[in-house]
This record gives sequence, C-alpha cells and structure tokens, in this order.
Amino acid sequence: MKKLTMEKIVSVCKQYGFIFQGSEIYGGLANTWDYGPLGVELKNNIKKAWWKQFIQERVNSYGVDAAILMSPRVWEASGHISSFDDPLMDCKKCKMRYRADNLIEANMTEDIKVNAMTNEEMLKYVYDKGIKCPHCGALDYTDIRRFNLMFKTFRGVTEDNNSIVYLRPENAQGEYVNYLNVQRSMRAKIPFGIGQIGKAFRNEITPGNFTFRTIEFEQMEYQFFCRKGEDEKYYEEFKQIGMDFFQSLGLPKEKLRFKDHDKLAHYAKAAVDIEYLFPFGWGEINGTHNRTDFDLRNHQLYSKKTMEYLDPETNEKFIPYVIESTYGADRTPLAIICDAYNEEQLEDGEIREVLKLHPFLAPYKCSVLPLVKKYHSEKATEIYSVLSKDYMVSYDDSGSIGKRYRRQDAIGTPFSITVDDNTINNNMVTIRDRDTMKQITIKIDELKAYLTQKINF
RNA sequence: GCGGAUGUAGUUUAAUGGUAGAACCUCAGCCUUCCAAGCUGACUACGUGGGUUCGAUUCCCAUCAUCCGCUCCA
Repeated sequence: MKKLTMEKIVSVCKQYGFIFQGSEIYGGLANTWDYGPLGVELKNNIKKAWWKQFIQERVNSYGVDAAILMSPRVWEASGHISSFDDPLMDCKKCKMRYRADNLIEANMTEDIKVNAMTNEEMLKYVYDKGIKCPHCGALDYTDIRRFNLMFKTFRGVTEDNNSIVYLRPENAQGEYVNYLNVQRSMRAKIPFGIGQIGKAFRNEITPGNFTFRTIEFEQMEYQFFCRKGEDEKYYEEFKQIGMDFFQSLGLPKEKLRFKDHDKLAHYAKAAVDIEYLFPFGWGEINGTHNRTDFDLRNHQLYSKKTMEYLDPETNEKFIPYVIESTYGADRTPLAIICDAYNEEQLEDGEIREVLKLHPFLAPYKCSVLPLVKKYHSEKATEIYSVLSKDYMVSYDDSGSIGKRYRRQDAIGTPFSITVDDNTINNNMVTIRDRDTMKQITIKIDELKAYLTQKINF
C-alpha cells in the first residue's frame, strides 16, 4: 500500500459519511468539522469504551457533565485569564509572527521570569538585547498584542465587561469546582476519580491537520484526587493506563510513544503526552499532568470556600493533589481511522478498501443482506428488526452479494449476515467475517449470542 | 501567521475565452443463489465575490477552504 496521506483520509471520511467539512455549503469555517452518520457512531463508541473503562469498571470513579459556561471567576482562579494568552509580535520587515515570551526565552542570557514581564518590559528587553528576527535578521517589531485563546461571549441583554462569559478552554475546572459535591453525595473517600466527556473551545489561529487541531473539540478526561506524596505514584499509573487504553482500542504499540514535556504549563508539576504516529507525524492523543493542588488551592483562595478534604480515619484536613489524564475525543477517532484504513490486495489482484476497526468501535456491528432481494427480503427484514434492538445494524439489498460485502468492508462492519433459502427453510444464516473473509453458518437462535460475544469490549 | 500547492459531480479526473466529457460511486429496472458480473436508464460539478470582455469554469484581483512545509501548540 502506498503511503497514507491526510488528503486520502479526508476524502475517505467524506465519501463514507464519517466526517464532513463544517459549514461546507458556505465554503467552510476553518478548523471546524462535522461528524456524519458513521463518524458519530464511531466517536460515540470510543466514548462508550472510555466511559466503561474509566467510570463504569473502575472503583471510586464518578462521572459528571458540567456546564460549558462557568463563572468568569473560575478562569481567574485557574490562571487562564492571565496566562492563557499569547504575547504576539510581528517582524515589520518579513512579517513573521512571534510569541515575544518564546523569543526572549530562546535568547536570554540570564535567568529571568518572562511570564512576569509586561508587554512593555518584554518589548524593551527585546530591543535592549538586540534580539533580531530569526528569519530575516531585522530588529524592527510591531508592538506586542495579547491574544487570549478563550472564546468570549456575553450573557444577558447588555454586552459589557460585566456580562462577559467564556466558553471553557478546558473541562477540568468542571470537576474541580464540583469535587466536594461529588465527594459528599457519593460518600467518596480519597483517592477517587471524577470523569467527564465534553467540549472545550480554543481560539487557535494555527492550522489544523484535519480534525487534529480544531477550535472546538471534545475531551474525555479523568481527574484523580489523591494525597500529596502519592501523586507521583498515580501519575506513573495513569501514564500506563493511557497506553493500555489505546492499545485495547486497537492502536499498535509501535505507533504509540510517551513524550515528556520540556516546558510545563502554569499548573503542572509533571506532564507527559501519549503520541500516535499520524500520517503527518507524531501527535498528542493523551496528556497526563500532575496538577498538584494548584487548582483546588486557587479555587479556595478565590471562592473563599474550603476545598479541604477531611480524612475520616485520621481526622486530618488537606487539599488533595490531582492527577489529570485527558484523552482527545476527536483525536482518538482520527487515530483509529488512520490506523484502521487499509487497501488490501486480494489474491485475484483486486484491491479492497477495508476499515479494520475493533468490533466494539465499528459504526455498524453487522449488516443484514438478503441474498436475492425478491426471495429473501422478508426474512432479512425480520432479522434486522430483532438485531437492531441491540445495536446499529446496516441493511443492504442492492447489488451483488460481493459488492455488498465490499461496501461493509469499507465502513468497517465486522460481520455480515446473509439470508438465503437455507434461512427460510432451516433457520440457518451465513456470517461472513470482515477480516478473514471467511464464512460460517449458524442457527438464527444463536446469532445474538455469537455477535454479543464478538463485539464485547 | 509565513511560504508552497490546489479548488470542475460523492470520489478520481478531462477539455475549453462561446457555460463542460469520462470513470468509479449512487439510484431505478431487468438479470443474478455468496466476495466490486452484465444490460438499460437516471441524478449530480466549474468554492465565493469582484474585474477585464460582446461573452469567463478558463485571464486578473480579492476572499474562503483544504493539503504540504514552517511556526505555534496546557
């Protein structure tokens, strides 16, 4: 198979109804994408697999679904209003754009706190030290403009500073502000975790690599509340859990790696990414951070409400440490699609397009195919209506049987159930396997049990 | 944001200053009893907005979008 390109992935996603360009009929809106009928199934199945593993099967784990709009005070406490913005500066000569703080950090000779500098101080430093444009060598910059990555909107009828609300740039704060609510209502004991799946928004101006980097994106994230001193142990544990999770979805080990952060976010003590080898290169699909007690401590400071946990055994009060592990709910499906897509050369020289998806992730678990439309449709419809009570089933009676198998291959349906005379006379159906292209014949009564066992996650 | 490329049906593409041809796909009919068969027919396209021109899908400008390379990336 020739090298897979993102162009090909984009085209396949569109062709088969996985992902469409956002607002396409109006020429699109940059870095927005819509999930189509099959894409939403795949994505939902990935979210289901995640929820099952992290919330359902894990002890001391609880799910929440917090509001996207939160009090602006949350973002003051979290540090996003002050530090989630970039000091941008252009070279007037060659028009290259730089982040002033990065430029200074790359060129500074003494140890200075760039983050604490004002725009004026940074600009002065750049000129004083003669930090020239790395691209053209000029020393002629525009003033520094702050670019905040949070989307703003207004609540109420007036659009003034008092009515500004932000679309959340990360989901974690929803768990933090609710951590005591969850702890009390669930009678949870530390250590425990809170998980959430939801959308976040960042006003990025950078380009995107299909759905890899978008201005609106969904995350599946787990916040684990533990004692200081145990944080490093759990940090290591969650790193590995992440690696195992991706492999359980079917991503191969050799296309996954850990990547430690050189530069830490304002809240983190340690941070590591799990990267997948996309056609465009390695890209983050999970991030695990040791956020210490930074967030809870700040919420206590800003809200004047205690964030302390009372240990029932020792009567000790403390603010827990938090290990955060975030999984991209758009990046993971993208990685899965890139990995599952195959163009297989068959023995007769034909090329077959096949999506080798884990059966649990496949949009359709099976297809029901009447071998000859006019003889077998009635029985096939019957089977369809039984199976579709349990999961997504595709029904296809158009074209030759071989063609219909190929259609299902291309969208990753793991099993195809063919209805023929043997079904009508003897209640036997043929099940054809997507990966092996082999067939078996079983009784209709055994169909459900067979499929259920096969699609388990 | 920078540089490069591209933009014609769902996909892949052809041609053209006088508004477009195909293949695959899809759909309907006939045929067909297990891996993209055949026949007949049907649907569907020049990203958007300006300019030049008698006339623009074609030339020019702008814009939008995507891909590639930088840059950036909590």
